[in-house]
Amino acid sequence: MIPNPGDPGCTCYRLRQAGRLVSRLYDQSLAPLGINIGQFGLLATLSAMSGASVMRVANVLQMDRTTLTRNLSPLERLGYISAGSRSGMRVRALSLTKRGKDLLKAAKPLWKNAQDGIVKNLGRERAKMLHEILEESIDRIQLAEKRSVIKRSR
Amino acid sequence: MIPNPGDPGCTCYRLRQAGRLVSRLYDQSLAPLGINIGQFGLLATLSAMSGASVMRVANVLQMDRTTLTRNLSPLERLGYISAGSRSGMRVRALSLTKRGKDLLKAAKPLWKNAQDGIVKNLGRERAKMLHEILEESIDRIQLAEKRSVIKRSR
DNA sequence: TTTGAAATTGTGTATATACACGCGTGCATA
DNA sequence: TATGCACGCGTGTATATACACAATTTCAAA
Repeated sequence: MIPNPGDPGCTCYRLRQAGRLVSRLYDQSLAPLGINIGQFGLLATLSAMSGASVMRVANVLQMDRTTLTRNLSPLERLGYISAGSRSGMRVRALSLTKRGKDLLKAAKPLWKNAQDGIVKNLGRERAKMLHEILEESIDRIQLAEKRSVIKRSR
Repeated sequence: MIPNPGDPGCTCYRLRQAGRLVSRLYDQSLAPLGINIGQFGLLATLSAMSGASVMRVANVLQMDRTTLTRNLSPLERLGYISAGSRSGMRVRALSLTKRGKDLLKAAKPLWKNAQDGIVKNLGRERAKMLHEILEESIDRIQLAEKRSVIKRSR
């Protein structure tokens, strides 16, 4: 039995439940390299957005700006990312170090194992649908948020 | 631009991204009552599983047992739940107090507002599909995990 | 030039999440 | 009876998440 509060069920409850379940699997796959799926995703994002600011990366990840600051901290300490001027609260340019790029490259096969496991369990078709509906949902909610901010500021 | 590592994209990355985005909306709706969506979901779950043990509730929520222990703590401190014998490490019987039941009742309209907002943004059809595919996915991954544990224990 | 607002960032605090480890209970078996 | 193992739980530690608040920088307008 898997309860889901309210009628017709809570979207957030299910998203979080699935997030915990799935994250655990990826985390176990990546554990030999000492990183988790959140850190892997952050490294991959920085790799694709080299030089971006904290604010821009946080926006893309739909993560609170201050959360990203905290998440950068262990990766910076371990020398995987470089974050430019920390003094003066200037715009920080985030990027991977060589160590970070090497780690990301080494982690990809481990990530792929976890991802393949998920696709196998869901079936290729269902996995594809899940991706599509998640992306579509994220886009729609982001758009609605943006519109409501504009409306409020009038 | 919303990057997604790997090919054909990371299921976990999207789930977590959507989880953060959506959780924020529910949290804002529930803020007047001083609880967040995780706590609301926990209260609702306990309401449906009154008397259950920590382990059983954690299994249902797909949450690590120790995480549930930590999450119970503020709700217990505020008098929303009762958790039986804390001494002796006996099985704890979790249940809502009267205060907890009242809070849950008061929170439901606020939750409904957030939920309705999500359904409106996604469209009723897409929201329904998202729920179905999330539940189906959770079931399948749980089942596969269970089978692999059995296989390993032989 | 000065001032003042917008943009960018960090820190304090609280909760969320999970792994490693240890403790106590109870039951089955030697 | 003894012992030893399975089970349920909590704590230590580390990272994840976000809100409230504060500080610095930058740039445009007075």
